[in-house]
Amino acid sequence: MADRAELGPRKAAVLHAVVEAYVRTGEAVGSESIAEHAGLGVSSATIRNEMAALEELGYLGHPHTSAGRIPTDAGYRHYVDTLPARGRLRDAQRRAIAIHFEEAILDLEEVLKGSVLLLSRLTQYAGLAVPPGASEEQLVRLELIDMGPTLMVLAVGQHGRVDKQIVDRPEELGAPALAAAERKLRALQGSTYADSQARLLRMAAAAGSDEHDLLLIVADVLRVATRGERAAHVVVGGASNLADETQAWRRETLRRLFATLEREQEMMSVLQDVAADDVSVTIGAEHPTTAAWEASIVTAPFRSGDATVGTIGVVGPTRMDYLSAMASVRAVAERLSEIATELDG
Amino acid sequence: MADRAELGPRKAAVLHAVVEAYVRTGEAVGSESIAEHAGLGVSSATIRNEMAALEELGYLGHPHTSAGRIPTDAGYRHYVDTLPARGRLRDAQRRAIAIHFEEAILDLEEVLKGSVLLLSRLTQYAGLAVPPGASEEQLVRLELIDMGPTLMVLAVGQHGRVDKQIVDRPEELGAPALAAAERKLRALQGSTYADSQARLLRMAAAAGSDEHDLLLIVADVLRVATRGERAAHVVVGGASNLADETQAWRRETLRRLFATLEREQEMMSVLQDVAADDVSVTIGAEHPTTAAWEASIVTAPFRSGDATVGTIGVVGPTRMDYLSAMASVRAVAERLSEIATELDG
DNA sequence: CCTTAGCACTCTGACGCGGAGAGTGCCAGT
DNA sequence: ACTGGCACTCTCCGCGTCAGAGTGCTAAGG
Repeated sequence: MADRAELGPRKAAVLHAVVEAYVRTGEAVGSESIAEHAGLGVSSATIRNEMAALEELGYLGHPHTSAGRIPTDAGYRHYVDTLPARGRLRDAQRRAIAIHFEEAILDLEEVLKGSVLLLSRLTQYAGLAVPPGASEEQLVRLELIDMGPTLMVLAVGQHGRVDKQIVDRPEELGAPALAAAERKLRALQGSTYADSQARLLRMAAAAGSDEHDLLLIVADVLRVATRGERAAHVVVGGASNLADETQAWRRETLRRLFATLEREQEMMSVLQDVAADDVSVTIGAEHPTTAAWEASIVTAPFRSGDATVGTIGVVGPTRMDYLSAMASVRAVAERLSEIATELDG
Repeated sequence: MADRAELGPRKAAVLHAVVEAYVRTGEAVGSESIAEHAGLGVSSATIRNEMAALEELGYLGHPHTSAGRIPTDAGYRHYVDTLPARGRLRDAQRRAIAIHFEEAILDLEEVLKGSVLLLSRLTQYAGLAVPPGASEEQLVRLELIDMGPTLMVLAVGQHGRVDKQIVDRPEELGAPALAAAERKLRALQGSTYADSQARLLRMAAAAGSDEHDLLLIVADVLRVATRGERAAHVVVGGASNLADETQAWRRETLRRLFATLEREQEMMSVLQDVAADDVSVTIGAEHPTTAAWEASIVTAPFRSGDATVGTIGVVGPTRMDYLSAMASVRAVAERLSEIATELDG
């Protein structure tokens, strides 16, 4: 893999033109069309030489001897990394975003679901998001609810998250012990999930054996809410866009793609792998999971204040309109950051 | 559309054989293969005559002049309605079901998600379910939570359902008024969602104007939980099975199918339309929505005691192994009924 | 030394053709 | 009422052909 500094300006321009033409048409692009439309002022023969060099360097591929060129993953990567400008949204897109964020914001979870659908409509790919974990959120309720043979642990966060878990009732736990435990839990209301979890662990260590178990269970519910481990959910929306006729996926690839989107656990780990500070792009084989899909992921974190609280983005074919996808993802992530910051303020 | 009593026993047998062969192979089936394998003791010429008659009656179709026959929706319908016996599960399927329902049952919602996935694995189609509404469930908690500029209405049901909604705080509602309202709500704990809703409406009529609005909002949360209207969620699992290579769907049909599966609202109404007492089958154009998919739905209700509380089933191509799908859906619905009844008892 | 015109070459995709195979529909005979 | 026989009709497959697109190379020119 050649260092991209090696690419002269004309080679870069040719690569750029090939990527854009291929993304637009979906067909292998020949030297003639580049010479005519890219405005480089050189003949197709020169373009051919450049293309051959770009192929040698691994940026372009050849379906067969006498077809045009197609970008490789490395080609897309170079294209994305050297994009001269941030993409601009079309007016209709800008308006759609504005309208979407106009309505009163009550529940971040709901906003996120809506935003994922918005992104899928804006880009015609599938939208996805990882909602915030709870660690720095304040608990406004922490309850143990007696459900007969079982108990429900219920935690409500400051910004509207509700986590519940139903657990087996520890042996011999009578109503008085339950009430006593619940009093202790009420004392945690107002502190953050992370703090509460730590305090619960300390309280458990100091408590009698039946209360001990119970407090550990509650701590575990908070742990799950914090890190989103077991109940880890990734919000997916507009996946049907991926089945669109214009996407070149083979049936089997499409099946795998859908299957993975259904497995939240796996999606979560993919999204964590690709996380970055700003808009980030993962192309085809750059990640083992996306390689199996022949797909790319564009994501951006959204923040509350300075802290990253979640991730939102899209999945689409490697032959993706990266400029527009990145612009859409960036715009939506920015609005989400505003909302998250406001809700936290 | 001919009344199916008109079909003689041999025509029925031929139709039966055609459906089974077509479901198995996916290819149009000719008279010869039926004559050989169906054991009717007549020649292919006779089968041909019967097939021509069945086509005339609308049960079979013809991709082109000299291809074999393919069942129409009406053909499948007759086949399903005259199935002589209930399908038997294969041992592996029986075992998978047994294992799945072995673990301790804590949360019906979780069980339902698991059951949908189980069904999708058993049948290789997509599983789907409508979870129980709450109307006859008892409220164990009904709370108003102060979240600063907003309020959260939180309802917890006897069997572990949790419904929340964040609403704008009515103007001028101070902490004392909130506490007063919450005391009233506590009085509802122990009665059913349906009763509580009715009582709330009466209380609202009697209350002062600021409390009035608040109580109506709470009543509405219960209404939504009861009927599952807005937050209506349909559990879908294993949708990726539908993208399997062996399914003959065109790309566009597949896209529509996925798109509808994402729209919970619409799925809900489809499932309500096809609801029945026992296992029910909706084939292709029998329902406008499934017609657009060229798909069939097999569902069965599950009950708590005598009352139907939810629905579970599968969606697959019209060329579906109905016998096996019906057996799987029936078996899972029965186990769910046991669990629901037990949780209610 | 870089660029370009020219040209031979290669590969795909569309088209048409013909034969094999599958299956039908119908008729006449039992 | 059933069946054997048969002509007929389609599809599917392999084949050869042809046009078109695009390449790679070479030799000439700035």
